[in-house]
Amino acid sequence: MPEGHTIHRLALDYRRLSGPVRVSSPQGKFSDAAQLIDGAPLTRTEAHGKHLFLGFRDSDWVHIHLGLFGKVTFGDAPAPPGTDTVRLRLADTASYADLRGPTTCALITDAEKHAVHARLGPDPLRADADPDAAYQKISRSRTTVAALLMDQKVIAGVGNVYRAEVLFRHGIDPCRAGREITPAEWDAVWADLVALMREGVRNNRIDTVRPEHTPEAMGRPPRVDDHGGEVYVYRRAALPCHICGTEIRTVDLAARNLFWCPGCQKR
DNA sequence: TCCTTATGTACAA
DNA sequence: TGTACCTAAGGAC
Repeated sequence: MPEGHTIHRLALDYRRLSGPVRVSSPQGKFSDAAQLIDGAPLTRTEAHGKHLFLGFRDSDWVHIHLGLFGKVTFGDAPAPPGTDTVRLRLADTASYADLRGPTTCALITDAEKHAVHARLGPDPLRADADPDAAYQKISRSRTTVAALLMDQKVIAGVGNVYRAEVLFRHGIDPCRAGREITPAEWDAVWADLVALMREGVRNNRIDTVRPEHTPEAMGRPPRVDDHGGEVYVYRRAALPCHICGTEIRTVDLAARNLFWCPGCQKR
């Protein structure tokens, strides 16, 4: 479930590993690099958008991007035998962490890490984030706001779920151009992303439904959205909107599914 | 057992 | 715009 909140949560969870860390690649694809840092202390962890950085010693970094399929599982020692899908295993005396299916898992330098930060937009989950930097790009763009929110150079960490949900929560038609988004709208969207994504880190899942719209509050039967969180529109195509009852629509946009409510999100 | 799908990105044409 | 890459779960047979 890799949007930005997942990565920031992983940055926190990886800190359970301390002392000298055994680094290996049961699958083999990361073996050479793993050897170089095997036994080194994990000194810090950091996330920017969907990029995760594990810092070893002073200036060695393991750069991880989960892509669509990547997953990390943590467990208590002893670790089970590694399988041919475990790209990276970290283990100390108490626990282990297995990484599978990442798009990226590479040993990089400080300079290479800087380059990654430099090409990413502000991340609502980072203290150093500047929302105006994102609005500078959005307010000058003829591209749809739906596409801009997914562009990691514009804003880092938002994925297909947060995109759909934050646009719904602010009644913004996803087809509006970036240049049509007002400063007040952007301020509200950004503040909302900060709050939603922080909650996502805490709960390790995406919930976006306001208390007054929960099934209990609306006097409807309880529901379970099929991806593990409570949402308004994501993957709810053809189902009635929780608020206005209009059928949620979906369209294939740049190879991703966009969901929105035509009743609540008008131009 | 096979097919589809997925919360992502990069590169080719 | 299409395709490749990485994994696992769920549903259709």
